[in-house]
Formats: sequence, structure tokens, C-alpha cells
Amino acid sequence: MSMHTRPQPPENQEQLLLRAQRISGSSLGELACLAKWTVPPDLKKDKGWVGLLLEYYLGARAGSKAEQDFADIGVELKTIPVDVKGQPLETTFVCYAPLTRNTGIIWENSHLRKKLAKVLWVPIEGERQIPLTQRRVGTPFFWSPNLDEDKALQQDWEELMERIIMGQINHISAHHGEVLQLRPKAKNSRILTAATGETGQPIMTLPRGFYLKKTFTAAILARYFLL
DNA sequence: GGTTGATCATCC
DNA sequence: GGATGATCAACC
Repeated sequence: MSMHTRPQPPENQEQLLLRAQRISGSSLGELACLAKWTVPPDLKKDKGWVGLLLEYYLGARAGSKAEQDFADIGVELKTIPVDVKGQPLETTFVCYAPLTRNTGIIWENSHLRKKLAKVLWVPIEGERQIPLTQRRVGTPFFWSPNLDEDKALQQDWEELMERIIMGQINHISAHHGEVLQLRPKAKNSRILTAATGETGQPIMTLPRGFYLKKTFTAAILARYFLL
């Protein structure tokens, strides 16, 4: 890598993949330097820093609120921290779970399915023993759920949504679900959002997000890299 | 507060 | 050691 300027949004999927391939093998310190970004000492107070740096290099619109990072070309970007064996070190956040006005939503039209329809996975070395500047970008690849993966996601999503709609939100833990988890997603545990209680009454509860379990993303990575 | 980007750190 | 519940920051 030499000179760098922030790219425009990619015009097509091939261009996006080429950009990601071009920075694979680079260290985060190298990329940050070229972009004139300051590298934080660690991710304790900058948990999204790596994702934002990749967004910058790939031309994602900063602070995008669209359904996907690259809505025009139908792609969601996910960086995923991996260990030396290529195993995921963290679960993967997908989207918030709708806790109200959710009775008409079906799997086929769900936000989660839309987001996961096509993902550009970018593995990044994520072990804490590796200084942030020295962590390297891995090989990027496109993924779309195969039939089995789609069915597994659908089953968990429908089961979790059913519980939410039935007022069981405060009885759902991250143990529910085979490939998906429902877990808190908020600035802190004092944040509240509207939901439905056990007798159908309005309640306030912690916002929840859907996360992909590590076993699920590990299989995706294995399917690609062992192919 | 809601949504984007996620990882931290305590508890099992 | 790993997963669950908690948390951090920017933008709106």
C-alpha cells in the first residue's frame, strides 16, 4: 500500500471485493497511518474502531443507516476477529430485535434476513496479545446463506420472535437459539426501550440485538477456507 | 433513545 | 477458557 484517499462507494460487488483483496495482508497500523487515523491503545474504549477503519477503506458511507452497508449493491460488511486458527473470537451482531409493532413481521421480510442476504466477511487478527497496530487483515470473501443456514436462521428467528411477541422478552437468555442469540444491545444496562409484557401490557426493557453464535460463523469461515 | 460499528470482563 | 450480559463511541 502507498498513497491513499478515501474511496467513493463501490459501483458493484466485484469492485468492492477487489478493494478488500487489495488491503488484505496489511496491518491495521499501516492502514491507519495511510488514512491518517490515530490508532487507539486498545479497543476497550473503541470497540468499533476496526470496523470503521475497514468501512473507510472500502467506501462505505460513514454512519450509514441503510439496511445494508452497501445497499446499492446489496452487500453487508462484517469484520470478524479471528485467532491464529481462523476461529472467531467474538459473536457477530446483526441487527436490533423489534420489540414492538412486530406482529405482522415474517421471516421472509425480516431485517435480519435482509442484512444477511449477502455479506462480505473480512477476517481480522483479533487476539489481544497482538498489538492493535500489528493485527493484519485477512482474506475477504462473499457469503450468502445456503439452504441449511437459511433454515437454521429462520427457525431461531421465528422462535425468538414468537417469545418476544408473547411477552416473554425478560425470560429470553442468550442460551436460546442454535445459531442466533438474543442479547442486550445498549450503551449500558440502564437504557430502556418499549416492549410487551407477559399479559400484553406495555413494559420498558433493555434493547436487544440478534447475534450470530461463534459456531455458526466458524462454519462459514471453514466452508470458505477449507474449500 | 435509536442505530451504526463491535469487544469487554465477569461469571460459570 | 468461553459464553453471557454489560458496555464503549460516533452520529442522528
